[in-house]
Amino acid sequence: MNGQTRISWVQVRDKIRTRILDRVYSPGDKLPRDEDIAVELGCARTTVHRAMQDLVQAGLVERKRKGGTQVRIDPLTRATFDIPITRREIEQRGSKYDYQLISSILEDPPTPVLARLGVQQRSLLLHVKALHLADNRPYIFEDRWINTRSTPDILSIDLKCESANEWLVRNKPYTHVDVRFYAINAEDETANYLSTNAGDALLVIERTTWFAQDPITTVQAVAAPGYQLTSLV
Amino acid sequence: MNGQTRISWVQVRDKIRTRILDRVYSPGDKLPRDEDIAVELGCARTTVHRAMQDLVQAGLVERKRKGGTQVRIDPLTRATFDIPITRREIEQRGSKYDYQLISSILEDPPTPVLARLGVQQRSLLLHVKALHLADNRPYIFEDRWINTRSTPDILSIDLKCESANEWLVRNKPYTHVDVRFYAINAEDETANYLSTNAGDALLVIERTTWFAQDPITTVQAVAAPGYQLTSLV
DNA sequence: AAGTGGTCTAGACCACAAC
DNA sequence: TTGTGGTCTAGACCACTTG
Repeated sequence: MNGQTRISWVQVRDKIRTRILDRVYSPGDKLPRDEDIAVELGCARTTVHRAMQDLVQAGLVERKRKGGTQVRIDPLTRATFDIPITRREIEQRGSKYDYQLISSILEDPPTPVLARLGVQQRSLLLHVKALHLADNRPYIFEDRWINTRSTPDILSIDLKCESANEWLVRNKPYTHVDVRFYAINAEDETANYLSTNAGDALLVIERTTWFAQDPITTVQAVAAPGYQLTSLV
Repeated sequence: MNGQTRISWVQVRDKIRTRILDRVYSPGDKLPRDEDIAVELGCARTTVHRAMQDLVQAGLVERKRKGGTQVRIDPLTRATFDIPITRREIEQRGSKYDYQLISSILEDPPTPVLARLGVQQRSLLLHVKALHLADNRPYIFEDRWINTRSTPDILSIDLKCESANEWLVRNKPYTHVDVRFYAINAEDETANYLSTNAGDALLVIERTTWFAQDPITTVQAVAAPGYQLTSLV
């Protein structure tokens, strides 16, 4: 076969997935060896492997050397979310973006913030509060702490013009990130900024980033009422 | 070269990633052709391709035929969440799992539920409410609607013993799922089931599944106060 | 029209885990 | 020990997209 294509890995993946959905291979069942599937479908083993890669990532099957390929017993739902720069998110919805710096103060962080960053030693961090608006309405209230030890440059940035969110994303690459979602009742201050009422349920997207072991920043992005995070298709 | 390995795709990926983080290749920059990188690092082009596959998925670079590989200008944060069966989630935390069926009624769904499922025609759906407990404390309140047209078998299941969550995951494969997160203020009923107070902010994980065009089920999983969803490392 | 990534093949060897 | 998936190579052709 001189490099001739017979069947694509996408087709192979779909064939196998169909068999799993149709219970030809049921949860817990062992699939044939890659080699056998390759022979059956008339393609190279590499192609079957590429297809399996996709099914593993989707959470449909599990593979082990020597153990073979098994249909997962508890298929799980795996959802992926993109968290872009807030400005981009708003502009992509076709809305007008605005930004307001609320405060930017060097101060001693409370213990929970230190815990999020994973540091023991107390040190002054830059505490930045800001508001992102879509079509002149509050969209996200950002409460951020920045490690001035790892990111001294931030002190010379005029955060009234450029948001810390944007500056950091563009200028401070990170190697590791922790993302978590939860709900809070709006406090007076937050409610005020988001033009809503104290006690309203708000979604928080919390992110903390590191470069190697070095903490960079941790942020609570508090979304206005009605905000929904939706998974990629 | 008789199939001899020189460098793994993981090493290639890490080298390129390091260059991006160190701004050897800055945001917006074009990377060398795969072929050139392969020659430089002394490996096959396929190996570079495998490495790039990983960087694309991480959201670090973008690739286009003829256009080459480019470092993303706005690196985005991409977070993946596994949403397992609730029982499994609780047991994996090392807690004792319990389950209570609250109600199971065939009824006419309200319009928002129809919208979630993407159907116009009214028809009776099975409306199931249930509570999942961890160590005897309410953990998740599940408010679910099941399409009896696509899933008639559900009517013969004793939902007092097996949760609809579990039965569906095991017996009803799906081809497409929509996942979304948002926050709500607890209503009296919800607060009651979750042993908390009306008005408390609660995180909702909403999922809707289809098999091809056929809607299967839509569920609001309302988590007890304090619940956090965290991304995979 | 031409350049670059995307994929397929066939064959080899490696690494892990089951037996 | 042995079987299975994981990966690498070299070469070929395909498909998209840019100039």
